[in-house]
Amino acid sequence: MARTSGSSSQKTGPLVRAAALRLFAQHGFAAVSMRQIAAEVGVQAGALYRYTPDKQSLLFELMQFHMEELLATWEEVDAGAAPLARLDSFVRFHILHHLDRADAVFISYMELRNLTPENFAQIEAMRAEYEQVLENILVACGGEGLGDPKLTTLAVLAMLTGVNTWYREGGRLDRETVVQSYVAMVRRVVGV
Amino acid sequence: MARTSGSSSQKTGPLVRAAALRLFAQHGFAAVSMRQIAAEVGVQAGALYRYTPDKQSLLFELMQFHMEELLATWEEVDAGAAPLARLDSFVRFHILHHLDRADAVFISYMELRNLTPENFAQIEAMRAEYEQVLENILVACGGEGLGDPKLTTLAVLAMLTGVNTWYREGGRLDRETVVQSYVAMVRRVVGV
DNA sequence: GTCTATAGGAAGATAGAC
DNA sequence: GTCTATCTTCCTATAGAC
Repeated sequence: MARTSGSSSQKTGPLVRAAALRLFAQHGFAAVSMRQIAAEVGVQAGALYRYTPDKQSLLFELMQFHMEELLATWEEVDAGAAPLARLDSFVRFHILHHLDRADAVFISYMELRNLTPENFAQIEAMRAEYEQVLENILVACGGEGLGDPKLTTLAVLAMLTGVNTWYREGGRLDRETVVQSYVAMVRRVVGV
Repeated sequence: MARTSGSSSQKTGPLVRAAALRLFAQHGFAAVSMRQIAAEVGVQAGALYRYTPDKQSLLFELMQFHMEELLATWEEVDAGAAPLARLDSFVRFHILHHLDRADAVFISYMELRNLTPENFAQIEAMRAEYEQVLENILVACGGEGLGDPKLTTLAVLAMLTGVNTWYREGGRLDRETVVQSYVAMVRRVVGV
């Protein structure tokens, strides 16, 4: 924080979003003031309104980017291989992608209630799309354990996303160990 | 909201906590003002300070009660039967207990960051105690799928608590179906 | 036990100078 | 593109009347 003179330019926009992401994740949307975000960037509060029409839009844009990136990145990663290989691949992708974006994930789960109804509907649609990706894979795997596909999908996603709440870099378990453990657990849940 | 005259007495305390619980869950701790809570109860803001020293204590007491009740209720429910029966029993207990307290569960996961360090430590200790309950059961079951017990414990808990995010009373699946599905899934995860 | 009133500050957002 | 200054509203918490 704190810039010395009147420098910067097209850098400020990304800095504002980065600061908002970090502060919203740490303290919560409602608890963070525009003045705090401005201080982190090194500008005065009024300057932020060059980059966002208001605080609510700032939140929505962060969540929208996160969901769009999630869907797009899976499209790139997905090799469209055999069902079981795709399931393993999805588990690995989900865990690692989410661990690399802890702040955005946290915000996307915690701050849904602070979105306007229109913005909420947009985010929810993308979330449903992502859930459908896993559901399709699970159905294609056709394991004996697959009871209700939607219920199983939500159970698996909750399990995977839960990693973000406890995993710490440099802790007792490394990423690869975590991924392999979850790959094995998910296979057993689904019964393949 | 809105009381007509100067009635009530020892009822107000519980009403304050109930209003705070509901509003914190709906809008978030930081987004809710003492005036909103007071309006929901039907008193003026100043009157709340007869029942809590400040807003932070109100939050802490809600979370403390929730965790104490969770641990105490499991103690009552736990029959201490064979390991596998205890596992099933725990799954059923966790899901139903949490579904019945959706607001408190939501707050207890979302508002940890709004606790003072001392208060946070107390809540975390109780959470660790609860995790240990399940870990002990999992170890006693000794299934072939039990890799790292702590990792499996956290995975199962995330899966179970996730029910709260999507289950709706009167929806497509009833409670008993959900419980039985999760009992079956957890057995498979653990490999028993 | 609840009220009114208020202290003292911080919030989101805008206007106009530079 | 950023600043300072400000409008207006809201906040937590307290004091003292009833």
